[in-house]
Amino acid sequence: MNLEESKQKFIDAWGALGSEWGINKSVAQVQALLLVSTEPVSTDDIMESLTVSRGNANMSLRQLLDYGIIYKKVIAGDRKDYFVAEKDIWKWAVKIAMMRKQKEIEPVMAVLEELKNEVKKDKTAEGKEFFKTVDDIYAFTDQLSTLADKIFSSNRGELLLKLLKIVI
Amino acid sequence: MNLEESKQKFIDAWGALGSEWGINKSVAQVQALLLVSTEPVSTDDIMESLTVSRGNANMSLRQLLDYGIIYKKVIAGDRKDYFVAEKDIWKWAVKIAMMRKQKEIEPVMAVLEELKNEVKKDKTAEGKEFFKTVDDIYAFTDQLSTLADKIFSSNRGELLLKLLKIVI
DNA sequence: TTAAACTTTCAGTAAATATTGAAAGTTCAG
DNA sequence: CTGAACTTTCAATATTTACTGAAAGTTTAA
Repeated sequence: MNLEESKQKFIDAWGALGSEWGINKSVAQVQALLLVSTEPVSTDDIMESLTVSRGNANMSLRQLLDYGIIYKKVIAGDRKDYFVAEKDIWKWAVKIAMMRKQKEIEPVMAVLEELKNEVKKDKTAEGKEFFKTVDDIYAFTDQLSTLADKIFSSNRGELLLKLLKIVI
Repeated sequence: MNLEESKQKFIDAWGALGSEWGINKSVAQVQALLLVSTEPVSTDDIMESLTVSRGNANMSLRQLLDYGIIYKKVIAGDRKDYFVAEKDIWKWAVKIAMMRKQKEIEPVMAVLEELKNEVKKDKTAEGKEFFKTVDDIYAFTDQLSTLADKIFSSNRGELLLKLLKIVI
């Protein structure tokens, strides 16, 4: 298996993983392609490598730019846009994690808080039980979220992980 | 807003969150319904509460039983199957996390290891760069995975989280 | 036994999601 | 300016995923 085949294998695995976790397959594959490219990549390169349409390539790039995990790169004397990936996993993974926390977890946490407020005055057995169910999920998520913030925010994440590996 | 409406709001939020994270909406909603039910729930109850078909209700229940986060409950003098949710979030969330790790993360990790082996002998600049890309993702995931195991496995997870909240 | 009560399966259908490709929009070299 | 090079948009289409409902399968009370 040569390098090109290995890269393709990586791109495929990455696309599949993305799908399973709610990231569009093409978007994941484009990130993978940029991650394994030594040179900046154009829309045409993507269309060829991944056999996708111009529209798909363009929208995937836009999405990744929005996430802030790829960058536009101007190449002198060329009118095309070129793109490169953020290669530092501690930068891009943190951005993805924080984006998803904000877009998907926080709205649910807001609902859970509303529910707690709606129900906290209900002193029936059923009301108290429902409150506990909601509160348990809220507290659990909040604890994990706090830990995630500590590991992912600031720039001591890697150190922290290595430390935890030793001490706990 | 009464208790029933609050419960419905919880069920809806839970279904939406599930969808965004690759869990079938009905499956998530059935878990939510069982979580907020004080009494064991039958297939017919689910069909009525969530307005879904018998097939859907049955398959969702089966899935949740497979995950090990709901249980069958026999009710004396009743031939129907009844179900109750595992209410301890430290039990059910860990099961979901470990199941997804095993089904979705580990296969990718296996591919990454294969790739590392395929490429490690390639001493071209491009080969070394690709190796580093793969190795970075592998190492990052492995570190987080190890931490997740420590927090989620054994039964000291909650204590550990509280401790970490204080010391880091 | 047997037939009513219940569960499971799965082909057909519906809904959600992703992709295409061509037209419209933008940019810029000459 | 202008038109070639490039990017963006989005209606139409394809693909994937989810759901339904009825038939087949299973269990059990009588």
